[in-house]
Amino acid sequence: MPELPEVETVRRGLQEHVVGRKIVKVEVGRERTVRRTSREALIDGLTGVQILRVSRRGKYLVCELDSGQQMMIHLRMSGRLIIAKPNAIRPPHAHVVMHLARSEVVESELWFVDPRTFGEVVVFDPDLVSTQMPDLANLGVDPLLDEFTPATLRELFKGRRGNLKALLLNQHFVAGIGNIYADEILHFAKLRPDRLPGRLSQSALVRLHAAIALVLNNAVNAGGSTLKDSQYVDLDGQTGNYQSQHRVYGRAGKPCLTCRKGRILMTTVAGRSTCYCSTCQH
DNA sequence: AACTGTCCCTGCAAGC
DNA sequence: TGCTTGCAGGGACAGT
Repeated sequence: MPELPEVETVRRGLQEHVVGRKIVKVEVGRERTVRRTSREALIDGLTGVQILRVSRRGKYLVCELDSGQQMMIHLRMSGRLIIAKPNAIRPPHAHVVMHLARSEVVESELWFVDPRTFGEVVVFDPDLVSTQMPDLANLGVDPLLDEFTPATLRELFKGRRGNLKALLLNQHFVAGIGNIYADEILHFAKLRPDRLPGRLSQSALVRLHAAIALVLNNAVNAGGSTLKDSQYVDLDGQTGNYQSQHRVYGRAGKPCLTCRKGRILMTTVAGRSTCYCSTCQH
């Protein structure tokens, strides 16, 4: 599933293949993908517009357009962005297609492919982000882009009631961590997912902070994780490589690779399947 | 206010 | 083999 490392890999692909191009034509198949506004709003907002810059906030991709508006793309569960040759045969579920030109010559197509249709594409006015895009406006700190220190964590943990994993998954707290990397981060930090955030020692906070940065950076460097069911690929259709470094996710019942004593357990925490080692996580 | 549970949707895999 | 069922999950929303 696309989380911060996968979205960052896609952002880099967009930087290479899409920035500086002009969108000359837009096709919208399934309207659910543009549900926040409408098919007409997306086509009107993108046609004839040049893409100037691509940034990322948590799992959100934001493209600056020369019209002054911005395009937000969220991949959610099964969304993919694929760069293709003009008139190439499209896979099923290519809900949005943008025809890209450089120097007025149509050069490529950008496909938004999304079988489970949770993803979305929307054009919005950045001055109205707080009302039009409240989810984007209320995102927490990005652990790679913003100033993010153990002190930041300490401050954010104050007065929190839920468990540690629920907090890591909360996008208003730290933006970009999903179910897979939450489990990997907690394992690396040697902390149980059901720990209470407010009661962590200073050394545990430092470990957690380091684990967040390390796991996410390593995953970005590996191009993200591709799982059997998610079919995640980058803009060029390449799979990620971080799944080979997973120590707990998808390894329930197998021996722990870190302590080599315990077995990986699977439970439900914060309503999500959760894998951890009860021998080395406390 | 802050937390938990349910829903959206499709493809895949397990089980009969 | 071929069907049915359950599961996966990000975030909005409703309920507590």
